Amino acid sequence: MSMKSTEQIDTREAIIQAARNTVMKDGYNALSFRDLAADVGIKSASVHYHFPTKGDLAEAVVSRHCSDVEAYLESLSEKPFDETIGAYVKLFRSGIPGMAKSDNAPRICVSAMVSAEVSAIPLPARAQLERFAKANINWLAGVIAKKHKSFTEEKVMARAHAIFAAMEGAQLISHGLGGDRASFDKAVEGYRDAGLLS
Amino acid sequence: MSMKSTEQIDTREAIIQAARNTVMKDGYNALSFRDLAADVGIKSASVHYHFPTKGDLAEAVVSRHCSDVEAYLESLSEKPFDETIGAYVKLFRSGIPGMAKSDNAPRICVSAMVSAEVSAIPLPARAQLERFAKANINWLAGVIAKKHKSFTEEKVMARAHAIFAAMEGAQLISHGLGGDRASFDKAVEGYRDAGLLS
DNA sequence: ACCTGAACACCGTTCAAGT
DNA sequence: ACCTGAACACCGTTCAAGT
Repeated sequence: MSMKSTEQIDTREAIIQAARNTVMKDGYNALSFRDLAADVGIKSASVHYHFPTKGDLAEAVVSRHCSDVEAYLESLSEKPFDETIGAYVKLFRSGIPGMAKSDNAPRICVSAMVSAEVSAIPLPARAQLERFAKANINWLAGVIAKKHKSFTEEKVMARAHAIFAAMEGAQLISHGLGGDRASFDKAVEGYRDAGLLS
Repeated sequence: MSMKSTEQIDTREAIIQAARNTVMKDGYNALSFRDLAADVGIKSASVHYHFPTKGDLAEAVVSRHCSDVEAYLESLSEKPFDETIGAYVKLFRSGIPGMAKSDNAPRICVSAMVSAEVSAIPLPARAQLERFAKANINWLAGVIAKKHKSFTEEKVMARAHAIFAAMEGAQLISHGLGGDRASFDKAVEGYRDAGLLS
């Protein structure tokens, strides 16, 4: 009867969450094994027991982020179009629901951050980046196709790509300006006005 | 008669260009003073003579990038709308015209990269990020207002924000997927189709 | 004015050693 | 199974010293 204890927090899990939190604020290259170890309450060398290299940790962090977003998106699919798209926009405006934030420093999507720093991560971690993009685009394609029955497959896919990229971009610029929500909202207003989110 | 020699390459200038090249590929946090010094042919400690801290170098790199893009955008303004917007899209698809690339590793806009890593740079460098965003948005606003005379000021600004963010996002995702131009083009197709670029 | 070597506290990684 | 201290070559930064 092997079963993970729920009384004791899982060290591996704690490392992933602490790493994710830092990546969303400061990026993957700014992530330090020594700081991470201090957060979790172990020594730097012990982190390597769970994640042999920093690249392995990158893979786990992006994978976890992707799984969480996938689960959240699935929970939205049954609502009406405008509500669904509104929730999708909010996801990029406010970050993952349920993600713990110990401070109010600006954060962005793990995937946006790591996409910039992609040259620093190994192939398996890059594959998780691809998984995240596909998960978003395919989910959007489903939502769009359900509303616009007359759209060709190509048109649906192009719009799905466009909405995903548009959200990541608005988030990135807002982050660069110190977490400026107004610039995010201004961009979304422009998207809506042009018909990209209809 | 003080006058900068044109026969000898300026060391400070060489540092900025080498740094810019690396930032576009790997990011600011991945930039190493020792590697940079080796590129330029001096020692690591000498780089600090020109840029006391890494943050000072960040400021110079973003500032230079901004100036170059501003100059390029000014050269476009007199052309017809579709051609102007087409050139703007191409700027984000292919990078700065005239920027030397010694290899064909994927690169993105300095501003997109540093926007992700903004927590690592000091205030003066962040101000250059703001300058870049404003330069793009104001230029786009001018182009849009010239075509759509009936648009309100707010509508023009919202669309300008939207187009800028949309380009940065398409570039970021393409970079995360290993410099995948097809995903950039797919997103642009979606933007065009929705009317964002008209 | 511009460059340098040496030192400082940091970084990821490895490894032999502990429990 | 999980953790550790010590060592390695790296990092940005400082500084006294060179020309």
